Amino acid sequence: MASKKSPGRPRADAARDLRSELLQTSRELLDEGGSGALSLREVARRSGCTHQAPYHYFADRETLLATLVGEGFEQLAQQLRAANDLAERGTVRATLVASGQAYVGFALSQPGVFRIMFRPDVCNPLRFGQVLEAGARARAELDRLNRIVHGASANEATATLLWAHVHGLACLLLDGPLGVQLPAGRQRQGHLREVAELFADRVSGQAPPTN
Amino acid sequence: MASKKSPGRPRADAARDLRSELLQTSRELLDEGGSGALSLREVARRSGCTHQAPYHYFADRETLLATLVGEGFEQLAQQLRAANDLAERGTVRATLVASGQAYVGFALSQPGVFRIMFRPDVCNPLRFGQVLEAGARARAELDRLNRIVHGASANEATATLLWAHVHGLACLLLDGPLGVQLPAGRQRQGHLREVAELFADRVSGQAPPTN
DNA sequence: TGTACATCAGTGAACGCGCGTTCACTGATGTAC
DNA sequence: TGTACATCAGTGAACGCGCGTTCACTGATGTAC
Repeated sequence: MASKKSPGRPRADAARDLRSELLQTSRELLDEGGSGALSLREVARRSGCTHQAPYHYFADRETLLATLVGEGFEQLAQQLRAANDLAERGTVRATLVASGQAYVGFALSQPGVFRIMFRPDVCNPLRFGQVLEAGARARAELDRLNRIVHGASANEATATLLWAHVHGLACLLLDGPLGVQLPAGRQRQGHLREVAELFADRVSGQAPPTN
Repeated sequence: MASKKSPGRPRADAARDLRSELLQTSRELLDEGGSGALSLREVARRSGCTHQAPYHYFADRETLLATLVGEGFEQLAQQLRAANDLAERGTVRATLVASGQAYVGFALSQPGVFRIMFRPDVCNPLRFGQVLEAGARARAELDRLNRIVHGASANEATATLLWAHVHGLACLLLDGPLGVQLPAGRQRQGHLREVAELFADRVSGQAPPTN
């Protein structure tokens, strides 16, 4: 389709790729104030165009959100795949740590998008095939990790447990429940690593009892 | 203060306790569509009063949200306390299961409130002392559980891990990441129990390795 | 018992604002012939 | 090389709506004396 010749301007010369800029601005708005803070008008304002320009790239507000969510799942799936591929050469524990870090790292790098990825009331995946497919790819990597970790005893419950573990870690680090404000920067990294180590020990069932 | 005598109508006869009704309606709106779906006007509409009436009970929109969040933390702390009290008579594992169920049970019973309890951008605890205090009480119960489970080796990292575990479980069951739609009703309860058992085994360090 | 007064629990109209979206338009850039 | 035409990438004005909040008001209910 990209090679289809037709009259008119062929390609955005991208001296300024407004579409990408709109998406990036949207991510920032989501990071700052959640989906409620993302209005097409504010996106346009910050991107330095009229409030009508976004309609050239996205049919409506939900389509813009769906684009972000779809790309988010795609990226998450890709990073989980890379981590899981470690299993071919490394230990189960190393794979676990890598996958955990990939998941949490994604959440921390795109908190705004991450928060709406699992909220069908914000972006209904059924309206957008791409979102559904990308989500399934990420889910498949989780199932793969589940089999790597639990082998023959892997089932729905072990998958959910694994998911809960790493998803909970991400939620914690993002929103700091009950005033648990994690330190920023290096201290945070250190704390995260410490927790990730414990996480891997526990999930792989190799930790000594602590009580 | 309740016994202070002053002119005027003494007590709302509560043939219709509008304040409570407004709070309950607000919880329902939060459950349905998140904080973005809660407008004072919609609350009033559903509660069958004019859109001005809520201002008699709540200074503004955020004060209403803060009231819900404060009550939420209060309830959560209370339920965790009851669960932790089991430690005096039961096993560590039984206490863990009870606390986990209390936490997740609360989240499932008040999903809308639960989701905003950890979002300072929706309700800023610093503006509301009551919220801060109730949150601290819940946090204290978590720390107590941490000491029960990990004894002398309890520290910040073990507390975070514990929290991540149960908080992640709650997030999962609420929002069903990646299309993991849990079955409703009895099947869901069964699945939840199965996962909770694994959770308790892992956290108490008594699970046999599964790989 | 009567009456003045204070408060409670709202009502109802109006404000200004930001929003999503529709509509009609414009200039620049490319292709066809 | 010229010109007609199609498309791209927007612009700009306008719409109707729901919102939070302010303001002035009302009737019922209680207390003080």
